[in-house]
Amino acid sequence: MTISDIETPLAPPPTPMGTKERLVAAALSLFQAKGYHGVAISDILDASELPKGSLYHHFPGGKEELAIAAVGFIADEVDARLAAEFSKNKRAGAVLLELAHECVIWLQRSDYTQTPLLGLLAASPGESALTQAICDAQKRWLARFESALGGTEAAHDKACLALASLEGGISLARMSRSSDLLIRSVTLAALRINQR
Amino acid sequence: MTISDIETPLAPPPTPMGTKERLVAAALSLFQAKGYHGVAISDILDASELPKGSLYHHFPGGKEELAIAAVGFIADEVDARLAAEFSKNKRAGAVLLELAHECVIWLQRSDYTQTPLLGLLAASPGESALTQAICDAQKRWLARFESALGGTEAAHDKACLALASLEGGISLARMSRSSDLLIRSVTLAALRINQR
DNA sequence: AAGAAACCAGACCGTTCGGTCCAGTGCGGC
DNA sequence: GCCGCACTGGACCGAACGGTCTGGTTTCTT
Repeated sequence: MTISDIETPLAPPPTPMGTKERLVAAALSLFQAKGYHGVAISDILDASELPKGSLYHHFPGGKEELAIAAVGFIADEVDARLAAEFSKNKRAGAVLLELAHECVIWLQRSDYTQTPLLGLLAASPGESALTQAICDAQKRWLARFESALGGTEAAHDKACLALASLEGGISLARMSRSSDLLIRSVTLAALRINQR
Repeated sequence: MTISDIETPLAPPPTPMGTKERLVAAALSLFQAKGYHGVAISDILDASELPKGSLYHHFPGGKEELAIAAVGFIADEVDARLAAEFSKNKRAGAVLLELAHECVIWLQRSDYTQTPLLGLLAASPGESALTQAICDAQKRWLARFESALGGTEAAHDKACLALASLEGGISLARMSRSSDLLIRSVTLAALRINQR
């Protein structure tokens, strides 16, 4: 508990996050913007306004452990969101579009500096636990779509297209600094996914 | 002209590339595997078995200039390939599948360590000339698909889906260390693209 | 109230980074 | 034959990196 956690009556969320959460949040945003190797520990510390000791207290494994925690955080976040949407019995295409629209907001907020999770694969140290964490996250998302689509062979195909169009679309959006291309590719993919 | 450029009768390709080409080839492969910041100059030098002096002679701009050259190289390569396929009057979906199959070979050869060009965006220094080079490459490829599809609004949508499914599919393939997911997403996308 | 545990803070260290510099080297023209 | 020049080879440098270490402070337990 730090001073920033005290719930003051007039300023409810001055910095509502604890130290650990601040670190994860800063790390996630920076890693998705510049890749694992592109972010220095000092960058994360600057962004979260925390000293080095705090980081190595909460994450003795250093940079990589922090990165894994960040990936785990976003993985859970999206997974829970997917579960919620699918439980409303929405069609897969609709869920995909829903997700894409949230990505649009996220991209705009960050001024189109963010990259899809899979893009980080390129920037992660080869064959590391971090790479594994990214792969696990993707597999969970893929499985959500697949089972929601019926678990058939065709469902597998469609789930692949859903994720590929989303991740590829985010990349395109970042490139063009506009959400337009993301919406276009996801919409078309959703059409195909809802077919038959 | 170096010794490796001389066409000897009995050993045609002992080292068929000149110094500059060797550097670009090594750099491209490494950058696509580990991202801009993930590759050290010394890595490129080791891979190409060249000393530092050579690099800074051919690329006075250093690491970034080399990276830009590498991006330009692959951009031209793919662009020319697209132009050739489209000139055979193939349907866009067929060209996309053709391209995907070449990517499969390339991925297998590299043991699934390579990443699509756009994935490198995440790992490039923000707002640099390198970022611009990557964006330019993508826009050229996008334009090829778009004009081949008729240049209409619908063509634009389909071109986006083509590129997104390809880049996203490559990421999925790398993640799963299998070309299966790439083929699935691209095939489905091609079906949609050939519609109407 | 007091001692233990958890946590914050930042000076410090060895390594590695990208980049510079210059002394060789060997092939070309003259 | 020799001299110029494009290129190679690698020692070297300052900066920045990830990580360690040890005080000091807060918070929990009893």
